[in-house]
Amino acid sequence: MPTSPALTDSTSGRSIVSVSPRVRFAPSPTGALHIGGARTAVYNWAFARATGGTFVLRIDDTDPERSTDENTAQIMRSLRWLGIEWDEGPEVGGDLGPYFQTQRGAHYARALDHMKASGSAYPCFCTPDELAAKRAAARQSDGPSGYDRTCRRLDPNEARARIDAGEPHVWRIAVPLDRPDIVVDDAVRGETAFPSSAMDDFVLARTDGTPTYNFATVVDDVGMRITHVIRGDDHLSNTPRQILVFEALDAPVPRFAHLSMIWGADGKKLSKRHGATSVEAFRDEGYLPEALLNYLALLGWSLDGETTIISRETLASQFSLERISKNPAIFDFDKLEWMNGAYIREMSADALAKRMIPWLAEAGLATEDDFAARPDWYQALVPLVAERAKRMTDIPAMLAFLFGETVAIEPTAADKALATDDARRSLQAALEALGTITKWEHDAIEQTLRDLAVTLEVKPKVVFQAVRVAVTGSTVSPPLFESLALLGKERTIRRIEAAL
RNA sequence: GGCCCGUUCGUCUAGCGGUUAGGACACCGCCCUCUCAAGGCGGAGAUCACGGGUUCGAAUCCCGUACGGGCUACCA
Repeated sequence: MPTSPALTDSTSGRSIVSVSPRVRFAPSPTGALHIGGARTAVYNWAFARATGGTFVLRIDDTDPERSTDENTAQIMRSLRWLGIEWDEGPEVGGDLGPYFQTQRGAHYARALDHMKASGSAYPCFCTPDELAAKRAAARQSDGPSGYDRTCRRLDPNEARARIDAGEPHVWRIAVPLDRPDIVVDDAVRGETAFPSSAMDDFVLARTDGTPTYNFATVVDDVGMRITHVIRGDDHLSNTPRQILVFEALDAPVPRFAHLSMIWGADGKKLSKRHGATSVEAFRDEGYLPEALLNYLALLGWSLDGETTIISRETLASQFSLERISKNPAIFDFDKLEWMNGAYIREMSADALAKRMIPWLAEAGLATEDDFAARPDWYQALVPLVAERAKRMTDIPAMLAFLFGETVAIEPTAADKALATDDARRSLQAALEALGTITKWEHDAIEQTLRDLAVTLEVKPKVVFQAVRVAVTGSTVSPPLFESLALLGKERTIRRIEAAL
């Protein structure tokens, strides 16, 4: 039997000596890490960091049908992308492993032996068909449904004989008959009581010997000395069952914190219909990990009710269970996008330049080699997009006109800004005036074009828009003079010629 | 059916017996301005799900109701 390092009060089972918290994130590798799981991971991680505790990653891969190594790899990749590092778990090791449930069979067997010996587990020979019939019958009557404990009344000798004879059986927990309400001490919801009479003798070990979720998770939480279980709301109703297992194992019951679900805009469970749901999908759509982390942290938790931009460091030092909210949250893509833009704006030119290269490369505009050859030019690009981009995926389109010799002019843009006489005069004059500039830089370009407008007696806007459309192909672009400076004199001139 | 949980602007939230119910996103207006943004200023938007209590006083405490959600598997 694994034991806890904490001294525990023999009556309450509560720790009476404070130990540093140990929390775990235990995803099932049956799919990609989605937004709900990621938020659970963030909270566990932040809590561990803020309390000086330990964050354990455990892979709950007991479902052989749906669990895959690729999913496990993707989950770990997603966590690391978010900047969430685990202190114990796959690839980093730890003293209380293994950290895959499929490798912990010996632990489950030992725990089950302990329960058999103490009489808190008993074999059940009822067949699936019989159980289905019992369930159907129970549903007709009013009382609580659940297993009717037929095999619990079996004579122990008979049970042993049937096991020896090789009869298929599962092992069920023997729920104490006279137990008072099971009270879940939840950091988010307070104390909630469940009548123990509503707990049926659920299965601990299947016919094939493998543990069920409610059993395995408790054995592991005990074995890994987990002090705080922070997980989704959907587990709240299972918690009293698990508490029964903790007690049967003579182990201290951890503190719980159940997080409400995350919904889509229609109040339904978040699904692909609502857009991206996996962490990698958000990554691919141009969201920054620090922005997603911040947004996720705020989806059900608040620092002070005022602050919205919260750094990783602040989160890791200020996070607390007390400030988790009880209500389900609807995922607001608009707010995430705003937040992502805020992070893009805050980034240093050097950092953003480096980070936008892969996106430019993917769009076929830039290459790592080109970046290495002229980093200054790329850094100068940053101010053009930093204030405008909401996601990294916005950037290539904003800068595309700076790459390549020519540019295709949008027909509607041409109609709007090039079709008038004033526009054509402006463009013609700009061509000549710009050609005379010897020092091709922002101020000179601006002065030249402004003077031009005065000379032609047209509004500066007319000149600017005409040049903008001729050079960038669109009525919407980054600031004009910076753009021309970065584009270079030759290409600017050629494009104006082409537009005339 | 049984057992649990939840309900404050459209959305995320603050609030933990006495507040003009605060902030953020989104929205609207003005300013700035070479377009688009960003930024600044301002606005609209919440009878705190509903009904009863308790209290001098309730968004805050208690009890119901309604509506959502979860669990009730040899799934996690």
